[in-house]
Amino acid sequence: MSNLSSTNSAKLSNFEKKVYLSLTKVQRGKVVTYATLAGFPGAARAIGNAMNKNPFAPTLLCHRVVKNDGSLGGFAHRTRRKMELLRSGKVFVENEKIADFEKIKLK
DNA sequence: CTATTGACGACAT
DNA sequence: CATGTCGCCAATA
Repeated sequence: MSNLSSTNSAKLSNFEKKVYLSLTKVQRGKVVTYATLAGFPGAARAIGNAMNKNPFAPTLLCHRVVKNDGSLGGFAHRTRRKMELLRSGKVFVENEKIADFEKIKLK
């Protein structure tokens, strides 16, 4: 890998690489769903695993990944934190859901 | 190679 | 609209 984290030895699978790479394309103020990030339907769960292992902790913005229904989903460090991070990126959360989800999510 | 698991999704109740 | 069930995929034991 070239662009991703430098503090990584990378023994990542093709799938993982693709996911992390796509994640770097998520602009500030936008979010993406697990399913969409996967690139094909059904792999949403696998994405969660990828994020959970997440080798590039702060480097890779894993907090911009949310569920398809607009809820935050899970997070390795607590959902509160995730919301804070999102708010910092101009992504606001209301009632446990992403505000204007349909407008800011990437397809 | 099989079984288990998990930051999910769609559908039925 | 809230919960429950079953199905998906990839990684790990």
